[in-house]
Amino acid sequence: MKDFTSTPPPVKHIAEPTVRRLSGYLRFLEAFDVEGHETISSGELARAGGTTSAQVRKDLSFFGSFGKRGLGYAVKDLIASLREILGLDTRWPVVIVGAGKIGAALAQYRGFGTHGFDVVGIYDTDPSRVGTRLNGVTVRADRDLEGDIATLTPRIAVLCVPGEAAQAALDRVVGAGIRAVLNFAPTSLVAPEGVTVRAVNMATELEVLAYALTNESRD
Amino acid sequence: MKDFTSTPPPVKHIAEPTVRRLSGYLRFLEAFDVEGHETISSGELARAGGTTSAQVRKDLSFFGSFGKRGLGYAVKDLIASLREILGLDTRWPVVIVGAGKIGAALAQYRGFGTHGFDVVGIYDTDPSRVGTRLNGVTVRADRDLEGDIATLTPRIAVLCVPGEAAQAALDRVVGAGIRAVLNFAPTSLVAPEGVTVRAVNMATELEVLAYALTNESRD
DNA sequence: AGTACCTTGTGAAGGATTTCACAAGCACCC
DNA sequence: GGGTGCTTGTGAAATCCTTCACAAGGTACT
Ligand SMILES: NC(=O)c1ccc[n+]([C@@H]2O[C@H](COP(=O)([O-])OP(=O)(O)OC[C@H]3O[C@@H](n4cnc5c(N)ncnc54)[C@H](O)[C@@H]3O)[C@@H](O)[C@H]2O)c1
Ligand SMILES: NC(=O)c1ccc[n+]([C@@H]2O[C@H](COP(=O)([O-])OP(=O)(O)OC[C@H]3O[C@@H](n4cnc5c(N)ncnc54)[C@H](O)[C@@H]3O)[C@@H](O)[C@H]2O)c1
Repeated sequence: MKDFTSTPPPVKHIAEPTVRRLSGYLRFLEAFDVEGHETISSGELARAGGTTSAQVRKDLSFFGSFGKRGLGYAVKDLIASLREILGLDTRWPVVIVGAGKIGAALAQYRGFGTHGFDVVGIYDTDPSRVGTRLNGVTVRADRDLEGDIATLTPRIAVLCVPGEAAQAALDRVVGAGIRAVLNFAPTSLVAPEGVTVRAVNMATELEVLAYALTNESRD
Repeated sequence: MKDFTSTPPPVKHIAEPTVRRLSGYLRFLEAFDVEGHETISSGELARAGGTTSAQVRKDLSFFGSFGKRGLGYAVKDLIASLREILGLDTRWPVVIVGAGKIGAALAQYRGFGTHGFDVVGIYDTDPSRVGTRLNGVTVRADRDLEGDIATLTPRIAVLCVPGEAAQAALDRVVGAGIRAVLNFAPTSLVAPEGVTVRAVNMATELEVLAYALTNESRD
């Protein structure tokens, strides 16, 4: 018999590291489910996600109570709960700005779609790129951006333009109503209150590695 | 007259967020230098990096004392100091494993080189990709991986293989002596003690955005 | 029905990081 | 040479995040 139903819980403010870990748990659970497992303990989840079992339980406890004491978590149920928590019980249309090397790679990335995100538009200033097709989506001129955002109502934009163009591109998508942006350009952008900007910065990632290598005298 | 010289400081253990911010400061300073500015205050640096001036000063203070009270920091000197702190006073050879869409995009990414990282090898199992050239580097067969690592002595590997192949690829590069890895596959990997693995996970980034959008009722 | 065993959920403790706030240093001007 | 104004460097306080540790709840087996 079903319980009546997935407690939409209190939830105050959740730390970003927690949200990142939840995403990681979900990723692992999906694979674990495919392998045919029915339940999982916080300990197993922790090992897979590189944390501790207490951390896993604490992370989940912010949103409700999903496990059975003595048994662990029902894999399928936990997947459903995590999807709901993360806002993945609906699909998210996404636009990509910049159809260069990285933009094209992303547009053709299948994992995008399998995680609930649909690329509904991709834009470029370069006339020679406009009109080419990437994974079923035709590259459109950047002047179509605002109109398309109005009609396709994506909520997320991915910026794959050169650093010099990134702030301007951000301003345009924000002006058109976008409130969540993933930025691949290696520049830090300023956005108005209420707009979430996340950056994927290759140089920073490599530099963190370089730092770790030069300071491996830590124990 | 030169001071005698950039204090190689005490330095205990530095938190990762600090290192990330230092990388961000460096990125901004390089642009700021090109614009011809000679000095910068912690406040300006903070605005550019999305933090506070106290945070900037605290971050730097772990490594020494780089500013002049009343004036701020000399841009060129601070750039040099940050490069040294991050281990960027030498160039880093890097190998890329997997010459698919993302691996190819990275291999052709110029920003890689301008930040001190040289792609010295790129490897793929697919015979149809082997032999193609990407930005001056020829794709080689994955069986050449261990030998090349021995002769080219890269210290960093970037994994751009499918999720199923990622752990095996990690094990191979680690076995060949690599101790720092950047993983683009959406799987969390386990590495032996002493090996630093960082992950760039597109799905997680988008999910954090989706979470932010669904919970924008935070003030 | 009772016992043994296992794993969750969670206050409380502990640790880490960020923010505060201010003394000290430096440049510039009168 | 003393005063003014600005900005750094840094202990101390505050906040945030993780880990601990254990009661509570559940299963399985006898
Ligand atoms: N290639 C990589 O692996 C990689 C990795 C990390 C970060 N990046 C960053 O991603 C961004 C793009 O890199 P890339 O390698 O794809 O470069 P690219 O030159 O291949 O692509 C950039 C594309 O953006 C288009 N563009 C320029 N201004 C535009 C605008 N205002 N609106 C729409 N489109 C515009 C250009 O026409 C071009 O097609 C850069 O900021 C780069 O630093 C790239
Ligand atoms: N394309 C993207 O935008 C994107 C974005 C984020 C993450 N990723 C991840 O990056 C990885 C690669 O994605 P992609 O889109 O480039 O896929 P792809 O299929 O285009 O490329 C994968 C390449 O790896 C090669 N390969 C497979 N096993 C290998 C092995 N053991 N050794 C060496 N090479 C091997 C394949 O021959 C292929 O050329 C995947 O894990 C994907 O999830 C891709």
